[in-house]
Amino acid sequence: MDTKEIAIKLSKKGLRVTPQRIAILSAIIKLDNHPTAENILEYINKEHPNISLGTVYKVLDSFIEANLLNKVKTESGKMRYDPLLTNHHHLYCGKTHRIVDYEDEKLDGLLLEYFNKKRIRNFKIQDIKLQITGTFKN
Amino acid sequence: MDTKEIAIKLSKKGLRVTPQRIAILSAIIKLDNHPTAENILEYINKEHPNISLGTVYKVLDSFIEANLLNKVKTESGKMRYDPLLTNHHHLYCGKTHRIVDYEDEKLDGLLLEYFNKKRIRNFKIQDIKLQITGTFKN
DNA sequence: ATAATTGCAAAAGCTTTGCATGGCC
DNA sequence: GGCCATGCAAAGCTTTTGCAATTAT
Repeated sequence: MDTKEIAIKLSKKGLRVTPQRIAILSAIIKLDNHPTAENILEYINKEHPNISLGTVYKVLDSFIEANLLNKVKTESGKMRYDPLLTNHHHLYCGKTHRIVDYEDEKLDGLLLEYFNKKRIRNFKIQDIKLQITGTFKN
Repeated sequence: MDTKEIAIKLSKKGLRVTPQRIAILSAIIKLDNHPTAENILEYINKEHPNISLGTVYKVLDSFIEANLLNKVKTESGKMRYDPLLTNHHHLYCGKTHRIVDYEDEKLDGLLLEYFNKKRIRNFKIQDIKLQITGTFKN
């Protein structure tokens, strides 16, 4: 995804287009690794040595506000950022702490069906996310 | 659960029995609310005004080490502590931030069966936890 | 006796905030 | 031009750490 496309994405969400925002959103998409704020800063500092960590956080917040990203909570308590907006789950690698998206419509259907039948007392479900922990084999 | 039972629980896990540890473990069980370290301190300070937050954290770590508790990661990044050791999932209330345990063997069976058939490429599953977000109705 | 635990205070992360400067629309 | 975003530094919060004093086994 090139600069122009990113700029359009920002505009469409009513966000001002700045070099910082373009760099940060590009980084998250390119890294494709659910990076932390720190990871993003490291990556963009190669090309934009002047962007500060504070700005990264502020930009990330504005992206979340605008529904361009979601936060992912981790074992360590550090937040990571996920640009995949469609419904999905996560695979957590216990060894490398890699987080990989897991999309599975059939599974979602199964869960939907299950919870349509078996209601939970006094609870209205909005969303179900699976945290699948394990290890990658290669 | 009274003091004696708690003391035995600690001993069995090879942990030294101290008033602090008894107070903290009792508090978590009585509160039954996946409390934070701060919540626990508030609760026990009524009876033990001298226990410090640092000690609470150290004791919680020793409990996790000994498999008496698990950590629960939350939206806000604060850790909460869960004394239920059998396999279970969590209901997250978006309004009150209440976390309630959800045990469902049938669901676990369904998931096991599903992932036995549909393997995930290059990934060995160790555990699956559902994060069910929504709201309580009452 | 001795090895582990506690309390206190300091420090360490990660994230947020304030405010003057600069840049986008 | 006006308002919003940025940079820098400071502050905030939760959690961890260090160490001397105390306590459990």
